Amino acid sequence: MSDLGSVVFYTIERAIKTYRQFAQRRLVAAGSTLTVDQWLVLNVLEAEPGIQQGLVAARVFKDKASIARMVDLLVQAELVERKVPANDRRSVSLGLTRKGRRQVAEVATIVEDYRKQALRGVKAGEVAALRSTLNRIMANCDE
Amino acid sequence: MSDLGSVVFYTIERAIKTYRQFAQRRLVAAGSTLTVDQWLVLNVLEAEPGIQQGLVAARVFKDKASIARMVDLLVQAELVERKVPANDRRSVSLGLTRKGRRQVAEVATIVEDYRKQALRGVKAGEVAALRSTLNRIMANCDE
DNA sequence: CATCATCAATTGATATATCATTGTACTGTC
DNA sequence: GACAGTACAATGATATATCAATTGATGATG
Repeated sequence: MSDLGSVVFYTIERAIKTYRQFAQRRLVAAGSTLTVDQWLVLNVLEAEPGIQQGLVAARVFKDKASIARMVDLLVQAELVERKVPANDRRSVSLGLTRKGRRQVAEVATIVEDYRKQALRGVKAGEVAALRSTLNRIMANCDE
Repeated sequence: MSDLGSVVFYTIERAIKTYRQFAQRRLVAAGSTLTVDQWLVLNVLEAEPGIQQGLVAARVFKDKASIARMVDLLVQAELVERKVPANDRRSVSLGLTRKGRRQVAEVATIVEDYRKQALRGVKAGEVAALRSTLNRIMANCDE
């Protein structure tokens, strides 16, 4: 009963933790000082320039408060800018600085690489099945 | 490329996050003040009384430092005791207090329940496949 | 136009994750 | 028995997760 190996949720947890550590090692090895989460945020900002913080949070499945603090750090690091529009000063719009864009470009291939490696030997059908089972679990957790 | 929906790792991350929030809601709804992680640790201590902190960390796939701090809190809450053996004072042995044992007993059925619900409609074969794919990914991340 | 509801963001408080460093106490070897 | 190495834990520093409460600004309604 208490053997976590028999509880699939802990396999999931262990897997994603293992992957995150792997990803972080790769970033460090490539000389990046970004955390995996910071990279994620930068990536969203590149894809959707001008996006608001709350939306970023939704994109990366994180809390608004977490994003606010991450953006603080990214602004400090001069990778991200906050722009306050004159018409509605609530909805801050976020964007990459030149430095930020450079970092994203540098890191992109590394990320592609390690994602590919983590999936080596995993068939497309297996990925689809994984996704489907996880979606079912998420749906079950909605009640 | 930057659509996280197409990257299976973020599906995994989202799934486990969804499950953890679900689990936490259930604990709160049942009147427990434990976090999911604290419950995990208590559970290990019940299964292996006298275990050392480092081993607990291994059991629950967490860092030793995280466990040290969690145990601090659990000791404060009078759910856990640290016993320092006279012969080797390094290897602190951990155990549940009576209060701790009571909490574990109270929470156990709730946990069983929500685990079951989260897997509702998921066939045994799907769970096995999930596990197998995740194991492959973890193996790929070892290099 | 004054108040109220709402929404975006910030901040506070607490818990956890991770790495690096330090401390403390054994253990083995010579 | 002194010394080096090692094992376990504690602590510091920083980043993230989460909930609650607050602030600041806008829009809606009476």
